[in-house]
Amino acid sequence: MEISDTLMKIHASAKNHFMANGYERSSLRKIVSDAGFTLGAFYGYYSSKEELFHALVEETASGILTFLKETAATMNALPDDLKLQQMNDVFSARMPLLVDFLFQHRDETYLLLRCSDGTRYENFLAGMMEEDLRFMAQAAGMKELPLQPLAQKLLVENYFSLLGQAALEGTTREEIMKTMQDIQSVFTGGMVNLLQRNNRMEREKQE
Amino acid sequence: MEISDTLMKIHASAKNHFMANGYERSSLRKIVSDAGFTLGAFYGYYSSKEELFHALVEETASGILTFLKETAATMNALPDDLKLQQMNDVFSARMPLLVDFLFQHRDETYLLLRCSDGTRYENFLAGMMEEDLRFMAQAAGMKELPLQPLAQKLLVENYFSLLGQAALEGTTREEIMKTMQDIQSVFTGGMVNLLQRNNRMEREKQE
Amino acid sequence: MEISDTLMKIHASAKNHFMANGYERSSLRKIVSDAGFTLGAFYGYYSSKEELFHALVEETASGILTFLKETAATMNALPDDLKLQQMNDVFSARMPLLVDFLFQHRDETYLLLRCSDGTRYENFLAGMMEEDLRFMAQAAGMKELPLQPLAQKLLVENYFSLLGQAALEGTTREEIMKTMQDIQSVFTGGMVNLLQRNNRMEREKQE
Amino acid sequence: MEISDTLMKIHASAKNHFMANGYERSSLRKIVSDAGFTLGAFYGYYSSKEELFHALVEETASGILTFLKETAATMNALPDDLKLQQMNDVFSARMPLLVDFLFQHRDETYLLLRCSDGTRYENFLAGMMEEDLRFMAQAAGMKELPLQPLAQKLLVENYFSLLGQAALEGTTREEIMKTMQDIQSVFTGGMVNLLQRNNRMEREKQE
DNA sequence: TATGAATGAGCCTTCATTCAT
DNA sequence: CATGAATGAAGGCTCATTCAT
Repeated sequence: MEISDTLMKIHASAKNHFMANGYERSSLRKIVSDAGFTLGAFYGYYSSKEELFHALVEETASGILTFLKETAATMNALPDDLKLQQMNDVFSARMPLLVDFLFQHRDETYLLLRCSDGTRYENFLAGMMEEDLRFMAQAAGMKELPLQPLAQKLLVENYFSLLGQAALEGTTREEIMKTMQDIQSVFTGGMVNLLQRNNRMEREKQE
Repeated sequence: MEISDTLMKIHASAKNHFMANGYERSSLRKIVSDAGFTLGAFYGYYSSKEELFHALVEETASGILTFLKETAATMNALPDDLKLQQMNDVFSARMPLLVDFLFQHRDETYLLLRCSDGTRYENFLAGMMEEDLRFMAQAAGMKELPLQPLAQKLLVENYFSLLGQAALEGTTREEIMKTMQDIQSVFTGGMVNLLQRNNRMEREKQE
Repeated sequence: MEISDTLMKIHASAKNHFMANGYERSSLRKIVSDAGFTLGAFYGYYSSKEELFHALVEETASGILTFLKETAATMNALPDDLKLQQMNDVFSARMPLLVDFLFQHRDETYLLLRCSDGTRYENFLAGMMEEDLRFMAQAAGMKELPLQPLAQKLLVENYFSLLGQAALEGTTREEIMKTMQDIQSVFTGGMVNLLQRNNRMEREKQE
Repeated sequence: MEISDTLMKIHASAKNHFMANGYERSSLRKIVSDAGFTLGAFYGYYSSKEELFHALVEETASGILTFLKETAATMNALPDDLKLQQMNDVFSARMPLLVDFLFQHRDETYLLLRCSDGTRYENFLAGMMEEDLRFMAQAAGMKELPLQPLAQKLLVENYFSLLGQAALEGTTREEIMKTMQDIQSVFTGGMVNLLQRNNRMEREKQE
């Protein structure tokens, strides 16, 4: 698992190019020559351009996936009637872990979320969302949330997206954590507000 | 501003290709030949591929920008001490106009938001946001909102992003409107919740 | 079906290269630049190197296949008990047609038989043989020919191969025809000889 | 002439690759790494890819050439007036030796005949033929054989070619020998038949 | 002897663009 | 207005070979 000097240079150059222009618009030739080598040298390490991207991003991607799986497992372990209520707590408790992870892998997260068009990761985020939404819908029936299905989907997607953006754009761990807490407050507060409004409306209907 | 038959066909084909594969992955040759013409014909109308994209999207883009400018103007016209309080009302009142506009220009909005990589529009949304945020920050100082600046920025950005996504993914005007109302409820409810929590905390501090 | 001047030049150059070095060893760049053009020009006519080879050879290949199908049909029309006896006559009668055809398409035949490695035609000859052998075996049971199966297979294959070589290496139609008659004489004479020897041996056994 | 263990492994791997894909389509890097080494090791033994092929095939090639030279010498030793008549006997007598040799060097023969494109051996067979034909023509004048020179050339070439194919495709020495006898019977039988036909025709002319 | 890093020329293909007609 | 031919740069990739260690 040693990473040679050459490889480090190529990785660094690749990061620069991918982050600046995205995967597809980055020329492998330029990446490698900016690292001080020729194309032939590159193919001694990887057998395709995509493999290079994969190598840069693999660890981070699987870290995120692992985190989500663990989170899902934790939730599944909750008693059925408490699932919905406690889901939020679980999220709140685990979120900092994710943020820390993302913060420590900022470049890679950026690659994953913003520069992966044309690679196998191009739907990484969307894929995660979908799975997550399926889980949440399945776990709780979601009957209590008086949201348009579309609104619900968009909000969940964007909650995650915000998480990623915060980790990407914040400059200190501190800032990101506070930011995420704010965001979380807004979202959960908003949900609570919605439930209350709804209850009020239903009561009025009955009277 | 007459649009010849030829041009209409080219536009239609271009839309298909750009929407399916994005700007860069679409071959001009294929666009034009699918329209029933040859490349030479195309260059009689436009002098580059990017100009074609521009033509498809221009009207919608400037429509959105105009909408935002008008919104800003409306807000600027509010008395300074009411700005923050009423901003939300202004937004609520004007939002349906924007949604309608986007809904009526769905294809172009989609091009703008999802298929513009490689064109001058690739940062269209981000650019708008930035301007908008500058305005809001400047207009109200934002002192009262106990949010991290980053959280604030991200939330505003995402609010708009959600709007665009709703207009894109909803199937009827009705659905989109309801979706947007839900989203708006969550966001403003979340804000209110945040303010209350904050007040509570400050009171506790004083005691 | 008009063939432009450009295409003629490219075809001519391609023939030269393919015939001299085979398909794979011929560089498309060189082919095209020897024709006086650039690679881009080429791809206006064909969409791959293989398509170029195909274009050069297609007519000849399908001509040969058609000939063989017709020959098979003619033989199939013979009464079952005469098949084997008359097969030779049918071959003798039709062979000049094939030789004429090959002679008129010598370059293409050469491409097909000697320069097609790496194209879909690389097993053209072998494929024809196989079909042909299947037909002959099926048609007549082949019981009368006291040959090793391997010998039989090799002889038939080589009979055809000789035919192709004759058409390729002969310089006049006359020469090729006489050559083929000679070859035919040797092969059929050899077969007759073999049958007689066999009959003698069987008779001796019985006595 | 010691062959190190390393070299044996490389040879074995090279055989596999060359026989499966031909000389040119085989990557030296793959050959060597399949043998468990790296390219550097290879270049300690040979200074080029072609030299490797040469090493694999050299002995067999020179064995065949030697065989042919000896055969020629044997024939040359015959009294001039018997040359043509006895040539066939000499061939018949010596042919099994060749077949045995080829059978014992099947892989190498296969390399030589089927996988040598791109090496100095790519015309090995054709070259041998040419020499051989020159000898036969010179030795006997060939006046008596009423064959087109082209037919004669092709038949001889093909006779040898059949020999090689038989040795390659047969599975037992037995089968190959019988196959060759059959082939020989057909060829010589064919020749005899031709001579008789010719004699008849000449007699008829005289009458 | 063997490694492993690196080269450089070559391959086929794609594409936006130009231009004479 | 439209065609069709052609360009030239760029793209990802393969490979035999070299060389310091």
